[in-house]
Amino acid sequence: MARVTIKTIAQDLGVSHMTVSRALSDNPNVQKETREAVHKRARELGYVKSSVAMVLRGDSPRIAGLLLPNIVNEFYARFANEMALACEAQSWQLIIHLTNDDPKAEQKALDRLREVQATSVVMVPAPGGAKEPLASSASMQVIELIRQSSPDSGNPAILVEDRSAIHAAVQHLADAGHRQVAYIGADSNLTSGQGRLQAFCDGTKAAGFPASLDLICTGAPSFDMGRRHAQRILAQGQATALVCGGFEISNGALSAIMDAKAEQGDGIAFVGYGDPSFYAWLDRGLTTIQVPVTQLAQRAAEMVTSTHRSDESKQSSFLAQLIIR
Amino acid sequence: MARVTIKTIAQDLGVSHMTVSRALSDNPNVQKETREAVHKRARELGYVKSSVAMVLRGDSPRIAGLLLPNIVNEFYARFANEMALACEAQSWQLIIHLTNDDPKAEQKALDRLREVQATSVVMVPAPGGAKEPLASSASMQVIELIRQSSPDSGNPAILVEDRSAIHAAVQHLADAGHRQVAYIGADSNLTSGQGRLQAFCDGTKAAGFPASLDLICTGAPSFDMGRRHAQRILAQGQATALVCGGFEISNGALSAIMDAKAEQGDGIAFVGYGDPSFYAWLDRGLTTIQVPVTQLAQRAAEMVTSTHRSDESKQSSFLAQLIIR
DNA sequence: TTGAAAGCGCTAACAT
DNA sequence: ATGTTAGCGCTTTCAA
Repeated sequence: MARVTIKTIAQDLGVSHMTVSRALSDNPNVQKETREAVHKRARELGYVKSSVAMVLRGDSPRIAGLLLPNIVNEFYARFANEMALACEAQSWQLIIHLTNDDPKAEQKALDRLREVQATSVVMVPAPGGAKEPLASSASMQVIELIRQSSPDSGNPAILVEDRSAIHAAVQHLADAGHRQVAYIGADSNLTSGQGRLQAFCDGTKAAGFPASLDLICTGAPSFDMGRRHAQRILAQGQATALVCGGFEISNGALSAIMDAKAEQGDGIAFVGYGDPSFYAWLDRGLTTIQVPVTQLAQRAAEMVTSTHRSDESKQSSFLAQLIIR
Repeated sequence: MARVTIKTIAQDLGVSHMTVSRALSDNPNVQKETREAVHKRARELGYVKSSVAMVLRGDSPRIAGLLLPNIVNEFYARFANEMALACEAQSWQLIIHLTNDDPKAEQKALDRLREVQATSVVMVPAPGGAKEPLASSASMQVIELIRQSSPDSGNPAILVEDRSAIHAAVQHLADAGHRQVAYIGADSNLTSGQGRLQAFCDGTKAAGFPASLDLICTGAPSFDMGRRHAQRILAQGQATALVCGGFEISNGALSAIMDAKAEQGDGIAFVGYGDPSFYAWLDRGLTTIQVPVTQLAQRAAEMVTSTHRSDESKQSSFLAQLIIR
C-alpha cells in the first residue's frame, strides 16, 4: 500500500495539499469543517507526517546516537535504559551502536549517524580511536562519556570523579589489614585510566605501603583483560586484595575469582567498579565503587535534547562513591 | 557549517551536480580525471550522502525498530546487544524504544518509528496492547518476539518453546522430594503466559501432585510482581520450591529470596527463568530455564535485514533448556 | 561525456 | 480562505 501523504488526503477531499497541510497543523486559516474533515480522513487513512520530508526541508531530526562498547554490562545497560527513557519523554529517538571498543566500528557508526543527520552523539570513545572524531562531524554535536578521546578534544564531556572513591577503597582495605593490594585498570591510553591509576597509587602511598609495580596491571579495558589479569594474580598468590578500575574489568576479574572460589573455597578481598544489582548478593555483598548512572544518563539526555548546543566544551563531572558491604 | 552536498562539490569544481552524482557512484560516463577530482574533494570536505534524500526518493531506510520492556534485564540486554551487532554487520541501524510493558508507550514508539519510515520492528508486545498493532502500520513489517499480542495477530513471530523445559523443571523438583511447588508467571492475557502455566500444571500432574491453586500466582509480568508474590509465598511458608515463568518475574522473585536469606538464612528451592551470568554464582549456582538468546537475536536480525518480507506470517520457535546447577 | 528537468513529502512565501 | 510555486538532496529520464 502506497504511503499516505497530504496529497492522498487532498485528492480524496478535493482540496489542495496546502489546505491539508494547514488543517493538520491547525492553522486558523481553514474552514472549521474542512479542518475537521481533513483530520478525520487522516485518522482513517492512518496518516503520519513524514519526518524524512521535514528533515530534508531543514528541520533537525530528533534523533541522537549512542555509542557504547556493549550493552550487556549492567552499567552501560542501565545508562542506555535511563537515557532512552529520558529521550523518549522528549520525543527523541535513540540510535544505539555498539563499538566493542573498536575504533573502526566506532568510525563506521559515526558515519552512519551522519547519514541520517543525527543531531548529536553520546559516545564512550574507544581507546585508540580518532583523536578528533572526524573534523567533518562538525555537523553533529559529540558528547564524550566517562572517558575522553584526548584531554583537549574540545568536546563536551560527561565524566566521573572517581578518584576519591578509589582512594577510599584502598584506605578501606588498609584498615582491614591488607598490605598487598593489586590493581587492574585501563592504561594511560585513556584519560580515565590515568586518573584511576593515579588515585590508586596515591591511596597506597597515603596508607603507607606504596604499590609494588608487579601488582599493578593495566591495558585496554575489557572483560577478558580483567579476567586474565585476575587469574594471574590469584595464581601468584601474592596479593590479598584486588581493586578494579573499570566496568568490564571488574566483571571479568570477578568471574575469575568466582571460578577460583568454586574450586578452592578461599578468596581475596575484592573492590569492584560499578554496581550491578547482583554485587549485593555475592558473598554477602561485594564492596564496590558505585557510579551515579542515573545522573549521568539524565545529563546526557538533557544535553542531547536541548537545542542550544553548548558552544563551550562544557565538562560535567559526577561523584562516584565507595559502597562498603 | 552548512551541510556538504553534491551541489557544494559541483560548484567547487565548476561542474553540474549530476556529474558529481555520477562520479560518486562510479558511473563509467565521467572523465577519469573528473571522477578522481570529485572523490578527492568529497573526502576533503567530509561529504556523506544524505540518506534522508534517498529515503524521500523512495529507498527504504536501513533502519529497524526494537521495542523492549526494558534493557536492564540481562536477557533483553543480551538480545539487544546481539541483534545490534548482527544489524551493524549488515549496515542496518537499530532504534531502540523501551515500553516498560505499557501499551501507550508502545503505541507512541510505533508512531515515531513510522515517522522515520522504519522498515520493520521487532517487538515484545505489551500486555493489553492493541490487538492489531494499528492497521495503518501496514507500512512496517511487525515481528513479534517471545509473546504474541494475540494468537492470530497474523504477524510473523519469534517464539520460545519452553514448555518442555518447565515440565522438566517440575520433574526435577519432584525428584528432589518437593511436593509443594509454587509458580509465578504471566497471566493468560499473554500467549506466553498461557503456555507456561499450562506446562507447569501438566508437570505437577505428571509428577503426581497437582498444583494447588493457592501456590499459583499470575498477573502482569514485572520485577515488582515477581518480588511481591515471592515475598508472600515465603511469608506463608507453605511452599518448599518455586518456579518462575518470566524474565522480570524471575529476577524480582530472586531479589525477595536473597533478602529473606540474608535475614533468616533458610531458603526455598528456586528455578529461574532466563540465565543472566550471575545465576551461576549465586548459592553455588541457580537452576534455571535458559532461553537461546543468540539464536533469537540472529533470527530477528535476519528477518529485519532481509528485504523479502515474509508474506506468510511465519513463526519460528526456539527451544529453551533446563540448566540444572 | 555532460547537463537540465522532474519528482519524492512538506511548508514558507506569494498569489488569488 | 484557498491555491500555486519553489526548494531541501538525490537519482532517473531525457536532451544535447
